[in-house]
Amino acid sequence: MTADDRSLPLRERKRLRTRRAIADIALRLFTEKGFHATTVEELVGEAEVSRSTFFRAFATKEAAAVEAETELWTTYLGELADRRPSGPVLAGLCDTLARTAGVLPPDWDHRYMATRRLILTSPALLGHVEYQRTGVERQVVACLAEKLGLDPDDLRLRILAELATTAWSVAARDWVRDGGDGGRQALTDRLRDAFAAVPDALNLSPGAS
Amino acid sequence: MTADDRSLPLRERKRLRTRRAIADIALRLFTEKGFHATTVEELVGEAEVSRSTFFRAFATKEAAAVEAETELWTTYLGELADRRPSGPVLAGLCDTLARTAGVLPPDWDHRYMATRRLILTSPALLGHVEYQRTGVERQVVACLAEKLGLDPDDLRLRILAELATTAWSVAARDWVRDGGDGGRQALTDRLRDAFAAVPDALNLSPGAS
DNA sequence: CAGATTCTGACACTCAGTCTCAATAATGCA
DNA sequence: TGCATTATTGAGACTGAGTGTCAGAATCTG
Repeated sequence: MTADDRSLPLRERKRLRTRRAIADIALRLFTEKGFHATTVEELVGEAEVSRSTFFRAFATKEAAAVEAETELWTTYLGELADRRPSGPVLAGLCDTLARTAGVLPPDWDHRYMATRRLILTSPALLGHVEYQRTGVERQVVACLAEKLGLDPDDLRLRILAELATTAWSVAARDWVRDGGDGGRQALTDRLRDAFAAVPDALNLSPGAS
Repeated sequence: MTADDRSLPLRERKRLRTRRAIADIALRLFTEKGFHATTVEELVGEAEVSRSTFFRAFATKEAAAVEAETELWTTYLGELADRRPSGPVLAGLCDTLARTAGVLPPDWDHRYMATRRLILTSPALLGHVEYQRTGVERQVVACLAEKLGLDPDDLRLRILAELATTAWSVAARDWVRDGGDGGRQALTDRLRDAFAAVPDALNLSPGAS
């Protein structure tokens, strides 16, 4: 899947290299000047590709900004598909997310943190990742329904898929806020904490802290 | 809050009437021709207002399409703010949503169903409502944190806020699919079912249907 | 009715995203 | 290696959403 994979045809390698180059430059420019203030025109100038090439690599300006986020969820869905169901489903999703965090490439940390920080500054980006998230959840539900032999409309599956992404979201938010201190281990620790908080949340009542 | 409220100054009444007229025509045109295929130009022609007026009433084309959805969440936040915390928080959120469904104006049903159907046809609209949803959840967390004297970053609050909107979402999806049969009562029944499914979801394991 | 305030419409402008077409680069096969 | 096939690129024109300005009209206050 990487641009240096010699097994891939040259055409494909070039395409992936261009895509990666654009995403890197996009993240840098958006961080420096702001997402809204940076035009696609400037971006493609810096990347030395044409507008056409940009929009062939990414459907929207937003998509170029959140490439690291996309990698995360693509990997998550891949890991989930490979997995055999055993034990409580929610725990399984927690493990899958932890495994995902372990499998992502080393340079992903920095890109993801930059992306998340960027998202905090731009409604358009938040909108884009939230939209992306619903797509991921839909696929998780479909995958689980298939494996467990359940109706894809089962209320419980949707609740589980949503809880998993929420737990990630909360864990990642705090991890990013602390500058990624403690690396992937810290991230997975926070993730387990977030999943552990779910039963507590259901029992939460006023007065009982 | 309605355009016919005589206690409001004339200016305000006109503004609300215009807003409502635009939203109604938008929903009709988008349903007839498709969201993407309908331009703002056509819309304002039909509504007999200028482009400027349109964008003063609604920040984006999407916002005009999902006005009924916006009414729902605005009402929800209002009901939540009025409420005193008692008993389990999740049950409280369920009650608040049920109450919200009861408080919305009679013509809301049709507009909401048309809106939800429209959303299924357009990624841009789905993105918009999902973005809107995160804003609502953020406000719910802030409101609950205030009332319960908890940290707004408390993991459990975010989980609860998310579960509530998920439960609504699932309940409304099925209700809309069945054409709103059974009216508001059917909607609140489905809502209670969805909330009831939450503990089941947590215990879900392969094999146990 | 007069003056202050707010709303409206008209118009020009920027920029994202789409489409077409000709030139170029990679591939597969003789 | 040479050649036909196929995918990729860059250039440029086009649509449409969203913004800013400004003059004039409608509403509000006294």
